[in-house]
Amino acid sequence: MPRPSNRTARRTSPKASSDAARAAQRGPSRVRATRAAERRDAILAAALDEFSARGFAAARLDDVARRANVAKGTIYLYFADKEALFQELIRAELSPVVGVLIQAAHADIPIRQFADRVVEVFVREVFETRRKDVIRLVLTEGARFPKLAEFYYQEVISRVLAAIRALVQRAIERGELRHDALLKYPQLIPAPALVAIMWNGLFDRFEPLDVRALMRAHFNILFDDGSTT
Amino acid sequence: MPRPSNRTARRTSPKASSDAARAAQRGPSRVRATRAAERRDAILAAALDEFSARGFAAARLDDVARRANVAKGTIYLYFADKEALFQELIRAELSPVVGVLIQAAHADIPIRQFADRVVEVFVREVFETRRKDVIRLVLTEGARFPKLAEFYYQEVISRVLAAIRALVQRAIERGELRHDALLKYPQLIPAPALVAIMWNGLFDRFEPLDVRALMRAHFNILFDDGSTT
Amino acid sequence: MPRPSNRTARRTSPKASSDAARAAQRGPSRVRATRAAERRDAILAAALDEFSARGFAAARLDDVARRANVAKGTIYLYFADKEALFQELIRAELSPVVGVLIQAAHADIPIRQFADRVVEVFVREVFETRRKDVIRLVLTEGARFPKLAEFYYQEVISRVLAAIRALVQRAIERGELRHDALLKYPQLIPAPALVAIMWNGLFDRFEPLDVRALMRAHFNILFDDGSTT
Amino acid sequence: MPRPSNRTARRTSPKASSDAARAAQRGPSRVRATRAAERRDAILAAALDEFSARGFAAARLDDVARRANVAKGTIYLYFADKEALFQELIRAELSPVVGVLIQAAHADIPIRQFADRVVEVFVREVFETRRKDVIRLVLTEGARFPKLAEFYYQEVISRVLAAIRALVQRAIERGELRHDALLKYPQLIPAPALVAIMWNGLFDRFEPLDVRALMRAHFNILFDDGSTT
DNA sequence: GATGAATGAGGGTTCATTCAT
DNA sequence: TATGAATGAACCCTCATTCAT
Repeated sequence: MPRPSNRTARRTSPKASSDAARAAQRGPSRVRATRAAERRDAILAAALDEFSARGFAAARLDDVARRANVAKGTIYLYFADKEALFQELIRAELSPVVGVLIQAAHADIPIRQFADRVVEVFVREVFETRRKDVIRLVLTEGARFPKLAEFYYQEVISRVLAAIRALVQRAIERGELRHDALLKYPQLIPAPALVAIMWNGLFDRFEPLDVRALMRAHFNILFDDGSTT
Repeated sequence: MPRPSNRTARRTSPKASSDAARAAQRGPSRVRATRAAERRDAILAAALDEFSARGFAAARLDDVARRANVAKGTIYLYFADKEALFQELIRAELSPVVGVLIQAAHADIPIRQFADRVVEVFVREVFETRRKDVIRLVLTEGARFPKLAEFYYQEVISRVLAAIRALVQRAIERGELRHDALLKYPQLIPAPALVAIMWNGLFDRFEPLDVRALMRAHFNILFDDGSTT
Repeated sequence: MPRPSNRTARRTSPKASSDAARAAQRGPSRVRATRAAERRDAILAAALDEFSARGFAAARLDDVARRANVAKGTIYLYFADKEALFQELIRAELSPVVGVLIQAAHADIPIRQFADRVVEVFVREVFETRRKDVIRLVLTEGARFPKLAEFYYQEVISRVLAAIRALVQRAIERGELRHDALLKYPQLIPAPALVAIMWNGLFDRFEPLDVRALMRAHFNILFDDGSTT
Repeated sequence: MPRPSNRTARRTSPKASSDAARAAQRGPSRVRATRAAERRDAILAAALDEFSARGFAAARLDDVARRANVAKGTIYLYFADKEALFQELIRAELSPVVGVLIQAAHADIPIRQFADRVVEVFVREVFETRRKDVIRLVLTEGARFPKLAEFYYQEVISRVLAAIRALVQRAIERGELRHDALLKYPQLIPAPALVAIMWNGLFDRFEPLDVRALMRAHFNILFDDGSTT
C-alpha cells in the first residue's frame, strides 16, 4: 500500500504547527521532543514487526521506514545503524518488564497462589503482547549478538533466576515445595513459558497450545504435595 | 576451521579404490558415486557450521564452499539453491534420529529407568553432536520456513509427542506416574531439553548448564511418587 | 565515450536554478523531477549504446551505469530490471516517431513528391539518429521478447502499413500508381529502409550503402509510369 | 526429457563395435571418422536450434550438448569454443548454398522465368529449411562478430550481388528490364527475401506473410514493361 | 530535523571451460 | 575419444548507509 494520505499529512501539518511554535517563541523543544519520541517509538514498533517477521538479517530498513511512516534516512537520526536499532529495540522493551517481575517476587503469599498470579501476569503482559516477540527475537537472534545475549543474561535471566531461587527457598522453608533440586536448576520453573513462546511461532498452526493451561499443569506438578487427591 | 584433513582424505582414499574398480571394469560410477556422496556430505557439514554461526540469511555460500573445500559453483551441482541446501540439511540430519527415538519408546521397562536411558541417549546422540545445532536451527529459523516447520512438526514433533503420550499412558496405568495432565501437555516432558539447547547457544559462557543434571532433576520431579524420602 | 560533459551539466545547471526554486518555495520537486528525468534519459541513452554494441544478453548493466555516470544501483531506481530497461528503451524511442509518420500520410500531395519527403524524413529523423539503432535492436532482439515484438507490431508496423495502404489506394485512384499488388504487400514499400538499416550494421565497412539513393531508386521503380523517358 | 535410452545406447553399442573394429585391424579410422562426422553434425544442428531460439549469448552449451546427445565436454573435441562453434555453424551451412545460386545465374533464359525459378529455389532451399535460420542468425548476430560478417560479405553477399548485377545487365541489354538503377543498387532485388526472413521471426504470429507471393509481386513490379495489361 | 535519491560493496546464481577418469 | 563433475569468473540485483536539498 502506498499510503498516499500519510505523505501529505507528514508534509503539511508539521510545517504549520512548527511555524506557529517558532513564531510564538514558546520554546519549540517541547513539541519537538514529543514528536521525536513518537517517531522513535514508531520506528521501534515497526522494527519489531519487521525483525519478527523476517529475522534480523533479512529485514529491510526500507520496510521498517515505510511501516513507521518515516523516510529511510530518518531512522539514522535516531539509531546509529541497523544493529543499534535492533539492540535498542530489545533493551527498550525488556527493561520495564524485569522490574515488575522482580517486584512481584517479594509478595509474601503462598507459592501456589503466587504461581497462579505469575501465570496471569505472564500471559497478559508478555504472551499476549509484543513482548513475546521481543523474547522470541532474543532467543532466535541472540546467538549472533553476543552483547545482546550478555545484556539479556545480566538484566533479565540472572535476575529472574535469582528471584526464582529466593521464592523456591522460601517455599521450601514453608513446606510448600519439596523439590530442592529447583534451587540448583531454577530454569525448570519458567521452562514451559519458553516452550510456549517457541511453539507459538513454529507449530501453533498445526496444533495450538494453551499457554495458561500448560503453565498451570506444570505448576501443579511442581507444587504437588504428594497427597492423594 | 577449514578442516584441511578433508581434502587429503578425499584425494587419497578414493584413488586407491578407484584403481581396483577400474580393473574390475565395474564402471566408473562406483568411485564417482562415493566421491559425490562425500562431497555432498562435506557441503552439508560446512553449511551446518555456517548456518549455525551466522543464521540462514547472513550465511554466505562462499564461506560454505570454502569450508567444504569445493568451488562455489559445486554447491549448485548438489543443491538447487541456498534454501534447498538449508532444508535438505535439516531433513538429512533429523530423519534418522526420529526412528531411533520412536523405537526406544516401545521398550517395556519402568518409566524411571526409561527416563534415565532417554537422558543418556539425548545427551550422547543429540546434545553432544551436530544434531543439537540442527535442532537449534529449526527453532531459530523455522518461523521463516513454513515448509520446514511443517516437516519438522510432522516428522519429529508430532511423532515424539505421540510416543510420549503412549509412555505416559502406560506409566499411569502401572502406577508409576500420577500426573495425568501430562497426557494433555506432553510438551512438558521434553521442555528441559529445549531449554538446554537454547541456553547452550545463548548463555553458557556466563553460566554453564549441565543438561544431564537438569533433565534428571526434571524427571525426578515428574516421577516423584510423593513418598517422603 | 563517457560523455564527461553530462556530469558537469547535471551538476551545475540545476544548482543555479535550485536556489531560485527554493526561494520561491515551490517545493524541491521541481529540481528533483528535472534531475530525475535527466538521469533516466542518461541511463536510456547509455543502455541504447551498450545494447546496440553487444546485444541485450551480453550487455552489462555495469557498463550502462558507467556510461551514464551513475552507480549501478541507480539504474534500479528507474527500471525494474535489465529487461524492463530494454523494453522501455524501445518504447520511449519509438512512440513519438510513429505519430509523425502517420500524420505525414494525410498530406494531400502527389505520391512521388510524398515519397521524396518520406525519404528525407526517414534519413534525417531515423537513419541519422539513434532511432536507427532502436529499430535495429527490435529487429535483432525482438524474437526473444515476444511482448516487445507485439508492441512494435501493434504500435509501429501495423499502423505504418495501414497508412501505406491508404496512400497506395489514393495513388492508384489518382492514376499515380499502377501496381495494385502493393495493397496486398505494403511491406514492399519500406523494404529498402529495412535493408539499409541491416546493411549499415553489417556491411557498411566493406561497401557503404547510400540510403537516400537506394530509397529513391526504389521509389523510381515503384512509381514508374511506364512512359519512355 | 532425460532420454534415458540414448545414454545406454551410447555406452554399450559403440564399445562393442569399436572392439570388433580394433580386433579385425581393419583400420578403425573409417568407422571413427564417420561417427566423428555424425557427432559434429549433430552438434552443429543442435547449436543452430539453440542459437536460433535464444541468440548466441544466451544459448547454453549445456543445452546444445543435451540436444545433440553428447556430453558437454565433447563439444570441445570438435570446436575450440562457443564462438568457433557459432562461426563454423554459419560457414558450414552457407558455403554450399552460394555455389548453387551463382551457378543458377548463368542460365540463359528470360529474366522473368529466371525470377520465378529463383523464387521457388529460395523458398524450397532456404525459407523452408534451416538455412533461413542461419541467415537470420547472421543478420541478428553478425554485428557482434566482425569476422563472421566479413566472411558472409565476401562469400555470400558480394558474390550474390555480382551475380545479380550480371543478370540485370543481360536483362537490360535484352530489353527485358528498364530500370538500370538496379545495377547500382542490386540490393533492391533480394530485399523482399530479407523482409520475409525478418518478418517471419518477428511478426508472423500476428500477420502471416506469404513469401512466395511477396517475392512474385516484387518481381512483377521490377520487370513490369509498362504496357497496359 | 527530515527526506529519499544515490551509492557501491556484497552475495546468489549461471555457465563457458577444463580435466581426471 | 568421450564423459560430466568441478571450477571460478562474471553478472544481476539488493540493501545498508550517506548526503545534498
